[in-house]
Amino acid sequence: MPTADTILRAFDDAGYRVTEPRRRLADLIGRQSGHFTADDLIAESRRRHLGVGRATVFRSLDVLAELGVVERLDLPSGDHALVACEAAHHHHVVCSRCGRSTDIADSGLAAIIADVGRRSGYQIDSHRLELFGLCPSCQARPAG
Amino acid sequence: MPTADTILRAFDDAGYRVTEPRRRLADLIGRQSGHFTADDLIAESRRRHLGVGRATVFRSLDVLAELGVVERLDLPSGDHALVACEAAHHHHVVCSRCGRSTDIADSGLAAIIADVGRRSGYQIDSHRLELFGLCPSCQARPAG
DNA sequence: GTTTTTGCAAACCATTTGCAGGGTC
DNA sequence: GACCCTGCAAATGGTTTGCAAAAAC
Repeated sequence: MPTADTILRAFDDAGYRVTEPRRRLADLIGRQSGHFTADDLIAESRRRHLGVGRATVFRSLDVLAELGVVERLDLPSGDHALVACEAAHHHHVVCSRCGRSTDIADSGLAAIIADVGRRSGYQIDSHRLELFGLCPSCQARPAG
Repeated sequence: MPTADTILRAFDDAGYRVTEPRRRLADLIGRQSGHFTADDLIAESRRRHLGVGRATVFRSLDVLAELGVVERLDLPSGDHALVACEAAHHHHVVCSRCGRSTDIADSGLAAIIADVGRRSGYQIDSHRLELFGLCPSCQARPAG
């Protein structure tokens, strides 16, 4: 889970300018515990009078998603959300109650993909795996 | 890939009424070769003067998605689409060029999920796996 | 100084909803 | 005949865009 600093460095390293709105946004993202939406950030920016506008939030999230610092999630409910994460190909287990997410390794997935490719004849070049369930602390604290 | 008949039977079996608009929609869906959007169906309904309205398309797709006859897809591009498929839990390989999709079996995925659950401590209760790549015929017909 | 980035507000687009009329069982 | 379903048009909600001013390099 990147900190605000990591996010700013990502902007910088990729040749984007480090601006005040981006600093504030990075901070906002760093504070998110689970998954979040553009709207969450916009609302919080407004609530705390940070002056970061809608457009900036969306534009920055686009960049961050492209840089892999943030990843778009498609929840089982059909809703969309984002999670901050390390840049590198990986997958998530997402808590269906609190939204917290954990990165997971491929642990055997590559073999499955190769197998599917062989059987189906497809030349597979990208994939996505998303797991959903209760995280340890939500299991410990039944019902909500 | 269900035919129009299969789709109508799904409506019927689930206690929904088999109406003229639904007949036409089922036919439209049956004609789709790859993935498609609600808008594709609406446009085609209009083009062919079938008189199936927006609302009906969306409402019916909702039902069909719930029945599992149609499945929502999240493409790597971020776009959304639908595919007609057999009702049962499964996954897809989707052609990144023509959109055609093939169902695949779990072939070992269950073991991976169990493993991830063990390692992460999450109580995993749902998952989604989507694979993307070139289907055999698009491989045979390079560039497009 | 040049180029990127910003905020605002308006534009967009896909999807949803309210409702009165019509079709299905 | 009761209830479900439909089309329409208006409402919605999230995301994008045009633009002139401001900030970064």
